[in-house]
Amino acid sequence: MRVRLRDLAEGLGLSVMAVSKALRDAPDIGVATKARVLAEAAKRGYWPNEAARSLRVKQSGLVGLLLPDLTSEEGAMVSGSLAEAAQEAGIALLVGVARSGKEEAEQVRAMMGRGAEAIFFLPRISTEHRSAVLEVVGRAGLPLIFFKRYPADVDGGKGKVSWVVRDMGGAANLVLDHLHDLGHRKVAYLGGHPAARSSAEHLRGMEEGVAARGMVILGGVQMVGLEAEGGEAEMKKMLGKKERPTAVVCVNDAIAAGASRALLAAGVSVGGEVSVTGVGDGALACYGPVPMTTVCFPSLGRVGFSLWQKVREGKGEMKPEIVKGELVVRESSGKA
Amino acid sequence: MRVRLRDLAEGLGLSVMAVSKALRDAPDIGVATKARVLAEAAKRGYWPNEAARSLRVKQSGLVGLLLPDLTSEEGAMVSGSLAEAAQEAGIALLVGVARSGKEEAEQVRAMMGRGAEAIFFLPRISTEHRSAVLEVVGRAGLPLIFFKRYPADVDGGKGKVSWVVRDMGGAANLVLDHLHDLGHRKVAYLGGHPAARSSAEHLRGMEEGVAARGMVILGGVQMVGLEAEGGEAEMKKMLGKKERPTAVVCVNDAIAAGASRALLAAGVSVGGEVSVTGVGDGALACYGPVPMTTVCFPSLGRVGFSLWQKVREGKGEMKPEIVKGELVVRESSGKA
DNA sequence: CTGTTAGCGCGTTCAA
DNA sequence: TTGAACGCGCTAACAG
Repeated sequence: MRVRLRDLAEGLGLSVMAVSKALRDAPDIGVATKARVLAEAAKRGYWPNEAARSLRVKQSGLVGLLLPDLTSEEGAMVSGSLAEAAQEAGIALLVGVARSGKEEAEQVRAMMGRGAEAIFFLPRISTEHRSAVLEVVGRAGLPLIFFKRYPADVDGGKGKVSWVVRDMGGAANLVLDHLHDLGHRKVAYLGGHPAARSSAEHLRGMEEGVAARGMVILGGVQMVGLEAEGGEAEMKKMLGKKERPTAVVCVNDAIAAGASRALLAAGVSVGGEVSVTGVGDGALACYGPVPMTTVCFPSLGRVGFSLWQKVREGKGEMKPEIVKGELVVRESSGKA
Repeated sequence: MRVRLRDLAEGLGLSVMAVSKALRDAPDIGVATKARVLAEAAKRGYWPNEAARSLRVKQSGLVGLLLPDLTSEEGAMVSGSLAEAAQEAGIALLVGVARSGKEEAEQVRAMMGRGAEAIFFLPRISTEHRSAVLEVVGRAGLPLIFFKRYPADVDGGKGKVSWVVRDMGGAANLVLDHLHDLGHRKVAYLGGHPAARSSAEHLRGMEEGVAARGMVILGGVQMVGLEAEGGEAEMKKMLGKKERPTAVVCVNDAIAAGASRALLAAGVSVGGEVSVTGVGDGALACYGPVPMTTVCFPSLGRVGFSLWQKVREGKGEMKPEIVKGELVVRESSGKA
């Protein structure tokens, strides 16, 4: 069924080595033989057995990506950009989903077993302190690149651990600048759980930015979930209070979409009476309840991949990357 | 660095085979030895080399998924559900993105080289007739499972080619039933390019369903792209015409979201003056411009995976699956 | 330029 | 119950 080097060699009356060299375009092989071999290989539909190859050369050309969910926009964006970058570099991508620490450890072990040369990891949103992945991968001495969320108790770049995260503090300030210009002073905040380092960064950016501009945070909520449902529920509660903010700053687009939906349902015009902002610039920002003012970031997957690629080629350390965002103004924000 | 069977064997004063058997829980190994081996393996952090293993046993426990884009909701849904199903079965998943026939062929060859036991394929939306993937995979005699779109000139189930598609004709009828009950008679249609078999099925369902219920299609558009932008643009054009439909049936949620946005921008209430429906029940259906009446389908990835799994275990053929949808009524549809 | 030898880490086979 | 020999498909290092 499957054609091997030996089959080609026998068919051509050559040695296995000659065929191997011809196919790999080695320097010490005759042009004539090479042509014959290539023709035969094409005719018989040969393709190399990478398992055998990587067993021999101890390089698999394979990396693993571990994430909690591929269907979420977050997961889709990271995996999509990483897959593109890997494909362009001729590196294959193994994808695993894991919803618990136990599954994470299993999946990572499976990836290492298959020869993954690096592990890319988008952690779950969780308050767990130690990550099983960090332990398993660290012990094996494999490069480990975190996306978006990262452990507080590790210093990146030094060893084989690094991360690519968004500059959430900067994102908060971009939004606050914009809202301040529009005349907003009293804002509400819908954030993530501060145990997650990037949520904490966003919160810090908010607190510092608000103080620096003479603004105040009227209602501040830290949610564990980061979905639209949560934003909708929290916004509903907030509408019951007597003092109302003129703007609602959210830590992501989904929460902002949920909050917008709640406001619209209560007959409040979004972008008119109350402004709402998100972070991410995904599908919900463009085609959500209201075209949304948000902060757009470059694809983290690409950045992470080139981080590793440099190390693989022996050029430099894996310095963590804090990616800067850009403000995108749409209709969900307006004058106070 | 990496621990091999031999390292464990030497450390324990056993043969490689004894260790191998102990780790695989073979019947002919002593309980005491097994315990010793397991302890040592755990202590030294052993994990098997799958490349070597699959070279020997000629089974990789690996499948490949090829798609045009992981970041689209379509790609994210298929890959997410396939990844979950594979993970539960202990099968690893190789993911490749490809935007052209040439890239598709390359990626598929790479997957086969790595020992993929089956190829799952979500084709691009295209009007090309012959797929390079079909050719390459078919020649290798590997199982090939299409998602959503499939070749017109192949009969599935017979050989190693099959597919999992949504019952788009049925989806059209679910929606038409609902709209007819609400009193709608004149509907507009925003569909996909009929070269894609599933778009053609939806169109056929529409035409037959409309005729059977004494309804008419006022404006019918087949778009090549299936994104929100297209729906928005087409809806704008439609608003310029003199005769207006009371409902707009769209072939997916993104187009419906775009159409809704155009209607709202023109001051037309969606679900009040004009009803809009989609297909898919994704994020845009729940948190789009208007909570959307749509058709929800089970995850195709899971269905496709179990299709292959049966064959792998030697139980039955790969019969193509036409998955039925369910109507989800939300606010975007109302009385005519 | 071409071929030979050896072995990557594992599992099948069969003998001890 | 355990172990020795052998080979999966490929390539590094050397010899011819």
